[in-house]
Amino acid sequence: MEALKNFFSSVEHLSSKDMDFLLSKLESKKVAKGTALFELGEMVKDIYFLEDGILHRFNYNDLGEQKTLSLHESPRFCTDLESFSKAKKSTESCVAMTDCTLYRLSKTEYNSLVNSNIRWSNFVKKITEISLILELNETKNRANKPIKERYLDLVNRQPRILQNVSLQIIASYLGTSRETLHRIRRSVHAA
Amino acid sequence: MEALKNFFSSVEHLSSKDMDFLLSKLESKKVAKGTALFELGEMVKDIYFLEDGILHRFNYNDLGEQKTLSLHESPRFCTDLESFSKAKKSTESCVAMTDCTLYRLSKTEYNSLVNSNIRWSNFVKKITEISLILELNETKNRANKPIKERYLDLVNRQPRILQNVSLQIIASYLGTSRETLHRIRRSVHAA
DNA sequence: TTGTTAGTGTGTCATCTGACACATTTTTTT
DNA sequence: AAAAAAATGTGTCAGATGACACACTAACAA
Repeated sequence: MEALKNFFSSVEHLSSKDMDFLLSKLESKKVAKGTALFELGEMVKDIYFLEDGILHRFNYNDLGEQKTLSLHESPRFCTDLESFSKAKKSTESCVAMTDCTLYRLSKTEYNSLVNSNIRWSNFVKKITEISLILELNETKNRANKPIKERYLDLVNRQPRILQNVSLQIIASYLGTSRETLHRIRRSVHAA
Repeated sequence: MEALKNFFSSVEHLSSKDMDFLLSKLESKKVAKGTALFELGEMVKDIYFLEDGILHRFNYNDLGEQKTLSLHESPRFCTDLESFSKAKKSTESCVAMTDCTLYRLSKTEYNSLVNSNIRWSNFVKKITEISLILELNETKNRANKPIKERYLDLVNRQPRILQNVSLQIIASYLGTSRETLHRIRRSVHAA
């Protein structure tokens, strides 16, 4: 629960009463490695805060090959916002890559929060902005960089991901083949 | 003004009174090709709606080379949200690639809107979500595709950009060199 | 006109990458 | 333990790309 509290505090200072109110909206949840938080073709009805663990978001291309869209490392929020807020079927799945500790905010609780008063509405708006900007910056940072740099960024910034995710999934995440990632990894370790 | 009204209507149905109220917050503005809407190192104090025209967002890498971050085609909203909402200096510049028709929403008006009542707060939240999700989807769509596909997507989806933006800026946008883009373009036209 | 500059076209070459084939290792199942 | 399946390691090769050099063209200024 520490990571979640820290996250909320970093968004805005909250009285302990406000913090308790906010936490009362969320439900604690532990899931084992391999569990799906949401799945392709279904509507996403929850927002998750990833307190501890790693999540894998992916879909499939024309050839039926699995394509990694993102790898999330705790602490951070996670949902398919497009599916969640527009009530559309999701185009991706999200699966735990490790045992995970999560906090779940249901759509019902989300709506009651957003519609309760303007302060909470603006608080949620801030979190949404922060989370989307984070993901956008991460995505743009990888784009237009050679694969080797993308890999080294991962090594430096998110070593936990390297330790817990298979080579082929990381390769897909970095936009390359498993063979190429293997060669890059070998060349880096040799040096 | 049509594009702006259509955009607002697509977000949520608005009474003509509400629409007028909203429009009264925005200031019409025409700028000539080459005009900067905001610049690297400054704080971004406005949100723009691009009614007509094309915008170029860019910064510079370690070697001092200009790097295109995005090319915006009307109609759409445009700002550096990170700078705007966190009052941080922007890390990029935004310049008109054509003469542009814009509507400007100042930070003052934005704040008064967001804090006026919960309905407007949630309306603005929706627009923020829609705009960020759009940009995220655009970015992810380009990522991990061969350059040729990125170019063809541009040809099919945003031909106006090809007609109004120089080859080297498009090359930078697509994450390649001007020479490579030139060869791709030649091979496409030959076919 | 002339000169200057920015933008674009093109050839060459080293390097990176993807695709394929197959060996080896690790994990899972029986 | 044995068999099967999944994941990873490796060689080869064709094709894509970046870097560099230089020619050509267009736009603009003197």
